[in-house]
Amino acid sequence: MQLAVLGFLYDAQLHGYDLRRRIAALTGHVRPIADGTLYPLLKRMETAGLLRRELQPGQVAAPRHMLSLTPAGEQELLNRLRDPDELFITDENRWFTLLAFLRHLDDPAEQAAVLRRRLHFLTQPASFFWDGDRPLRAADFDDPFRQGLFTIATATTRTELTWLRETLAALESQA
Amino acid sequence: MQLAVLGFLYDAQLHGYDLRRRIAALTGHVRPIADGTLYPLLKRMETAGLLRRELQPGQVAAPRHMLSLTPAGEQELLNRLRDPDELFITDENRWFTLLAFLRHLDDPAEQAAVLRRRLHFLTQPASFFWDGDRPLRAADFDDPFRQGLFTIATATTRTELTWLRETLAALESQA
DNA sequence: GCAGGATATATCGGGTTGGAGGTATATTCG
DNA sequence: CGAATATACCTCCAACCCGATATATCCTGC
Repeated sequence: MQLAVLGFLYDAQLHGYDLRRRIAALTGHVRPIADGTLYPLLKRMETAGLLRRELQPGQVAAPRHMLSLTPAGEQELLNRLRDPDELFITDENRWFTLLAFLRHLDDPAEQAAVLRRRLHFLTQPASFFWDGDRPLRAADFDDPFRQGLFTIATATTRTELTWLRETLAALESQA
Repeated sequence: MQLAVLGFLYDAQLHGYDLRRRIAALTGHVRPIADGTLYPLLKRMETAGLLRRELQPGQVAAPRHMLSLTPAGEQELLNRLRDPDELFITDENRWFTLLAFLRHLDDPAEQAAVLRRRLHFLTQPASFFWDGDRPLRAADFDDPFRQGLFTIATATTRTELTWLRETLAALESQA
């Protein structure tokens, strides 16, 4: 969630409530971020020197705490966007959030580097898709639900790989 | 993670180390469950009466704590498989884990009910895919990475929907 | 004039997670 | 024989997350 906060505040000054709405919209309003998550997070980030707040008298309702990133906060976002650990598949949302803010790395070559890392990560033989050297097939699972899980996982990965290769080609022709 | 533990122990007696391996293999060995997560979890689950352990003298190495579900533990798994809250998209792994153990609900009609709930959930207009009544298109986003995020999200959903409809048809013809 | 909803922020408790570190035994290979 | 590796379990700690609960303001409709 830190990543989303950093991403949204990178070029805009927002208050907590607005942030909450935007984070919810980022992946659909299915599971909005809870107040008990957001406000303590903001406080932690402020203590850590990543953001500062400016109290603004209430115009619409209660007074707003306008939030903006400190230089350290901006640096933190850029570091995270470049951090190889951020793109693990196990937490899809993490990768999606990163993708949503990748434009903040404004050098196309750097953006391409992140995508290439993701590409490398996805094509690496992980044991869910490989049995040693042999790629697994859905037929290798006897249970239809395990088969489905495998089917969905591989189809998803294939879709993303296609997109990654196309986007990379576009970025590289641009550079 | 509780769900995975319950799922694996439903019809097999395992020790912690084995459980750790199986959970890691479930979604690829990318992010194996940490010891600091697993062992405290097992202890909590034992305290909660969901599982019991039986000490077995070491055959291969250190003595093993063989784990098995109590009747309450078995019931807990079945409850979770039926729980509508378990299939939120925000935590893909949660849904995948559930899918992997859906066979434990051995009535095809009940399995179908879970899939139908997921289907309903995915087709519900969420604001990531819809702008009010109008379905969003990739072209609605100016940033190529947001476009990509949207493309991948929709393609993934479409893939899963196709699979859900096929699997449901198969289950219903079977019943 | 007041009830209800949207705006806006906050705390508390309990559960969950991962990283770092520690202990001990059995096998395998040089 | 000794080192490395795999097996097997454990604890502490800091961070994190959510639900419940609380407070206060502004606007709209009745």
